[in-house]
Amino acid sequence: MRYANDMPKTVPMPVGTLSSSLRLAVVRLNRCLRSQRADPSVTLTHIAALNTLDRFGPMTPGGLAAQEKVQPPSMTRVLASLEERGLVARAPHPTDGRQVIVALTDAGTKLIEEVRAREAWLSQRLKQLSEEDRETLREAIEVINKLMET
Amino acid sequence: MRYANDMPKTVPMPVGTLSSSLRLAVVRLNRCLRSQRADPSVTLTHIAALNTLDRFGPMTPGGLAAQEKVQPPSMTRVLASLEERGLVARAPHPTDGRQVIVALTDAGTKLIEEVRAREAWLSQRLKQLSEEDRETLREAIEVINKLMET
DNA sequence: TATTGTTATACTCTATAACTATA
DNA sequence: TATAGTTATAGAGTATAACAATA
Repeated sequence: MRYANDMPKTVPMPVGTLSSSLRLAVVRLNRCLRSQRADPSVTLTHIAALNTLDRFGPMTPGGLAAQEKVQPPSMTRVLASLEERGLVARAPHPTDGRQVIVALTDAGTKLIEEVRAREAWLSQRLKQLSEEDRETLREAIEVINKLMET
Repeated sequence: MRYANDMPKTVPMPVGTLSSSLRLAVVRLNRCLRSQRADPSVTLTHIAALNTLDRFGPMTPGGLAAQEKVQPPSMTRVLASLEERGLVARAPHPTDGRQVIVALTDAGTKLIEEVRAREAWLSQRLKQLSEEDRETLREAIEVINKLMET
């Protein structure tokens, strides 16, 4: 038995099919987001890290890696690139000499605000949706975030 | 003005904030999906391509690249790997000598069915959600697919 | 001349293993 | 001995540019 994406709502789609559909949609949207960036000099990975620092404030590299769902060495590389460009700054942890506190610089804050304002591709498409569709996405984001926490 | 993910529903979140939240959620879920595969011998990119061939049937490499939202040379590499492992087969186009038809082999069909049955990580988490949350995801997948078509 | 697919090449993204410094 | 972070290394993922074959 096969299910298309536009199957009638009265027939509950099994979890296995939902899993496949969700995986495909996420993989493809991720590709679109990577290729359709307004500013090619800042990668999607960089934007995501800057965004998280902006939302949650200064944190350790390990904490940021956990938030971003990557391994610590991957975050080390991202932070090295961001620091080289003056978008983040490292400061020693006040009480633990092993840890480091990473924070956005003024340039980093400015950049993330610019990116948010200009996000051409995705924002344009979101604007073309109905308010109901946007509400569905907002709720789905909460569900996805809940999904990843456990 | 800043918005957290759990902001009250009565205040409409602006499109810019929705855009940022959606981007973060998709990037992170994509990372989880890549790292949490049940069978490490088949990559997420391979699974996605096999899945699309299974759903839509045989198609050209160009058509598959368009469906998967990658450039043709990227799909060439994916197909080379899948063909080497006997999961897909190329056949000449009946009327156009430039084109090629790619189809799942029996081994490819079997593999994608196994993957679907076993999808440990994502399916487990989806099962733990409420039926309402799963319905939200189903609707969001349709919205995302609509978003990418334009 | 336009289209389909491929080859060549390079860069981004991410991981595991091993190392350093501090607790 | 355990933890935080980094370095070294390698593989997956993807793109652009250039090429070959066919329409």
